[in-house]
Amino acid sequence: MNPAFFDRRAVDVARDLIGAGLDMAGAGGVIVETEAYEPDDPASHSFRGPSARNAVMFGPAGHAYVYRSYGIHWCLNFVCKPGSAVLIRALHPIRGLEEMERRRGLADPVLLCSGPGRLCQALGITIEHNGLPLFEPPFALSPPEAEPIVVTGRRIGISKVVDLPWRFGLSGSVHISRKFTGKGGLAPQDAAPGS
DNA sequence: TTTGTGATGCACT
DNA sequence: GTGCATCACAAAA
Repeated sequence: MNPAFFDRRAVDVARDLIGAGLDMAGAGGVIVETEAYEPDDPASHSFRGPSARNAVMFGPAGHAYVYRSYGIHWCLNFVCKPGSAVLIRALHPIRGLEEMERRRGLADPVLLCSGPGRLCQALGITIEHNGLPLFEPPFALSPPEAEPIVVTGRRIGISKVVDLPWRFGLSGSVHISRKFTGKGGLAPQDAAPGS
């Protein structure tokens, strides 16, 4: 997991991030759900060009783009090629469980990191992390240990270009934010044993 | 199980 | 003023 890994199309990076490890200061787990946002993508924050909020998306690849969602939550993205990024939507929590449970105020492992807002709350990610490189603390990324079975589907919560299959998930994982129906995507979500 | 809604900040028209 | 890359909880079915 080096700068070159991120300096590609967000769609490719998003797919390859499934199964990768993500930790923040010792708390985290395995990435099980992502979404890709491209420069010419009306659903992307970068679509209308650089602004104060999305400036990081136009900076170097391999940095964190954090923004406030619905005035309440934070969402974490990994910057890829200029104007593109991958939204990290869900983790399979593994390390630092007590810390994450404390931040979330609940102990259910399924609800701990299954959503972009939940994941940021569990890992303690805020706007303070916006623009930070992913190659040094508090971030710690690690490549997938085995070749994961990846399913695709429609992105969640957007109103434009809703049909693109740019959401990726680990097949069979119970830690994803919503099921992959197979409609906009392909494989059934219960194709592999749970994770 | 599905649908509805309040909370709450800020970018953009 | 409008619309969000969301979440939790209530109510309906």
